[in-house]
Amino acid sequence: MLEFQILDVDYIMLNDKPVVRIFGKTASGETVCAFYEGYMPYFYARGKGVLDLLKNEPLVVRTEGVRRKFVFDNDEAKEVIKITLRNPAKTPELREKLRMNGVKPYEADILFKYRFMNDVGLGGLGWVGVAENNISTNTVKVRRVIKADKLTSIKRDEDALLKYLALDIECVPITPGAVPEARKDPIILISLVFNQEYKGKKSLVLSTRRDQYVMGFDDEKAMLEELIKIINDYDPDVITGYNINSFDFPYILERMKQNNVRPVFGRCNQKYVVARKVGMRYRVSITGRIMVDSFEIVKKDFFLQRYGLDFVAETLLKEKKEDVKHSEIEKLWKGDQEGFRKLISYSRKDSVLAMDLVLKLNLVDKYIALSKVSGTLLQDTLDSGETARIENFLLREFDKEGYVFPCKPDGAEISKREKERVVGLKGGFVLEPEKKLHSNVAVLDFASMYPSIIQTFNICPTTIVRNGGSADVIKTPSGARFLPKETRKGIIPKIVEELMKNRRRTKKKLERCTDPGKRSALDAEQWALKIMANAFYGYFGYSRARIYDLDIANAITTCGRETIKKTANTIEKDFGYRVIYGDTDSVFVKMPEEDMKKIYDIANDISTKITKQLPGIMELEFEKVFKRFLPLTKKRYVAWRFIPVEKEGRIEWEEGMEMKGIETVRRDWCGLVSDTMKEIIEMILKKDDAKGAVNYFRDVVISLVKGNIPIQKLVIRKTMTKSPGSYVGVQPHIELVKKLQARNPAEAPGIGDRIGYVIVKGTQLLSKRAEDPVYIMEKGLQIDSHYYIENQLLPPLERIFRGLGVSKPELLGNGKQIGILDALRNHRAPETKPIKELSVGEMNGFICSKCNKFYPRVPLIGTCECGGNLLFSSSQGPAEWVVT
DNA sequence: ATGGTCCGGGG
DNA sequence: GTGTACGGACCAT
Repeated sequence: MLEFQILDVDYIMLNDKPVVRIFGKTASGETVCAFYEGYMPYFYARGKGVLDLLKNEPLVVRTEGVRRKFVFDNDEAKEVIKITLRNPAKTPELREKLRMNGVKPYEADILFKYRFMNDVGLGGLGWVGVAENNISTNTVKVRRVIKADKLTSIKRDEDALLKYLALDIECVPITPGAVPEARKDPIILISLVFNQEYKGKKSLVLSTRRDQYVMGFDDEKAMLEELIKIINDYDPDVITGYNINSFDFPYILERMKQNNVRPVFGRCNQKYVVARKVGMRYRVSITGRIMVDSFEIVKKDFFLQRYGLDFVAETLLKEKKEDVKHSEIEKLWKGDQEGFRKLISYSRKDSVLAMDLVLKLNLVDKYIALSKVSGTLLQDTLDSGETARIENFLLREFDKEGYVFPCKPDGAEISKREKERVVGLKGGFVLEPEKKLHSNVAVLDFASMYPSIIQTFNICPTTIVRNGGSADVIKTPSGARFLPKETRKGIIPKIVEELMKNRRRTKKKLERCTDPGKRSALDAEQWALKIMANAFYGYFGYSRARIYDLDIANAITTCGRETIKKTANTIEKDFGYRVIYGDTDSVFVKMPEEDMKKIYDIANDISTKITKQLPGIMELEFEKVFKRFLPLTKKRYVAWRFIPVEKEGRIEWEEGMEMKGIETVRRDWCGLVSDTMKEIIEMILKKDDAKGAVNYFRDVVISLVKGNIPIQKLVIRKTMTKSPGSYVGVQPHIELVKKLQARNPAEAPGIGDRIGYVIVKGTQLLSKRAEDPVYIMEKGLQIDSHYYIENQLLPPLERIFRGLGVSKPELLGNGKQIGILDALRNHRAPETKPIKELSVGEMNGFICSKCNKFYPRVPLIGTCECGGNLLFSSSQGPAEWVVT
């Protein structure tokens, strides 16, 4: 018996019959492909004259009457026709023909590979056992090809060791200065990085220019052919890169087409690698391998200001990227050897970073876990959303219970649902918060509220009672009624229960596990189980769902609304505490105590007692304490948070800041805004010093007006996506590029470059006053402090201060006394001082400009105790700013 | 408020 | 491949 883990599944037609192929890897790292013959595509149909319609249909192998249940049909099995056909690809044709004739098809849009996997009991990244019946074929590129008569699903937790390849290309336009187009502009450089050494190498760079550091080629065609050879030879399971799905691979494939190179580098020798355009993006599929785009995952899993590789590598990996602007590539390529070598190392580094992102941050772990829970193939888990996972999962469960699964809704149905949803779907209950700064707030919340509700009230499309008055039903507050589980347990509640049970088990395992690699996988697993359990509620209210039902979606949310209202009420009436805020599944309770231990006891007492009164498995838990809590509006607040963690029987508190619905980082804000916001929020919350926060804000304003803020903190970045001439409106970064072109055409930014600009003082239109930071320093220009105050700092900060009851005039010191802005109006900012450059390495702390007190780190208040501004300090004394 | 358009990442 | 699948910010009616 040979056991392997499933990486990919597809099928081919052989002698007019489908053959399913399961690609995978053994624990020892051997590649395997199992061929399975004799499995035929089928679906179901119900309606008048089905059999007559199919009588002389050549696509059909056979029809048979079977008894199946229907999702909203109260468990009553009815006759339905099971249609088996010859070719999976012909299913849509037959399906539409039936629809035209008023026949309703079921399960007629399930991908053949998933139909097969679900019937046989296999799933993405699951393990499978086959008898070692080796055959020989040159159609697939794997170590062992097996003809499988029987496939046995095996329960096994570990993962086969995967081989990774990271890739990055560089290309240069034929027309100088243009943006490269795959149709005509060649690839000049390809860098490859291997996680397992390839011919003794960790990386490799191919190029059509010769150099001792690259593998050189006479032309692009020869280079592309070698690329294919290397991929096939190294044989990676995963191919990664930064934005490879939307850039590198579509580009490579187009170049191969132009050069008449056949793109065959998957594990099937007959199938070309293709990039399908889907919406504005591309999706690349390579048989037997998995494409992992580290850019797409980082964008989904991390919230960052920007997603350029340079920024991402620096924030996530603390690694620097080679500094080469897009518009420079052409010059380096055509220039001297030194420049070319810079290009080589730039490209190599990009691949290294793409690989590091995936491996050091365990980017794939979550998706592996989701695949295992839902059964979807890893590639599909990476490419598609929640719906695909849920539906694949549900199809299996409903099939097992003897139900037929509905087809996807058509366009008309979707838009009908979208309209009714707007008015018909109720969300969670949100209490209007008392808008002021609160202290000592205990946050209690319901553990997995919606999954608990589904189980408690047995909410399911298979248990909903629509009409007729069975006396024995569960009534939910929305009016929807469900059979009690004693009568019949619903499929969804059963699934949710199973998922939650598994999650508890996994969390226990995680507690005991010390191996860091396994911990990461276990943590991903418990996360995936939670995600899946929580996804059902949203699914029934999603307009593209196969099982869509607003009554069910509303039954769930209404139960939640009632529960939270009742809970808040009980806490106020029976326990005598004030509930100052609540949202969907949480209540925020004002504590009459300062002492954390006492708060802990009170909050736990409340939650235990309320849990006892709650129906079913609903459970209220004490989650955390907000030492300070500042609500701005519904769903938006900042808080200083303490989470209790039990350690050896003692309670320790994990301290941190929490912000909900507050943008602290935004692409079009400069660094000063996020810095100031962070500082001010901390002063308000941690020091309870609203006055100090106002003063701090005023200090920033004054520094700004005096020209004391480092220019780097004022830089706003935007990308030039097309030539400056083709912009219709005036935009700051484009106006700056025009100026830079006039000053020095050779050094000016090109299309695709990110342009950092600062707004300077002047009478012209705002956009015309965008200036290059370096130029500002050289010429000693004055920045437009008014712009930075009104358009950058004030909009977000005013919202926060309003929460404290501080109005904008008060903030700026207008009012009785003379406002700071008025006082400064005639103050001429000094010319920017000459720069003293300082590298991070030389910097050893901060020093007060007034009293010379030294600080290794910036104190919380942001200024010296004496109120003086802090400067960077080095062994050579204080410096204006740090150049990194 | 609601709806269409632009843009991101990559070179 | 029995599939159609951004999403947020910004601007204009």
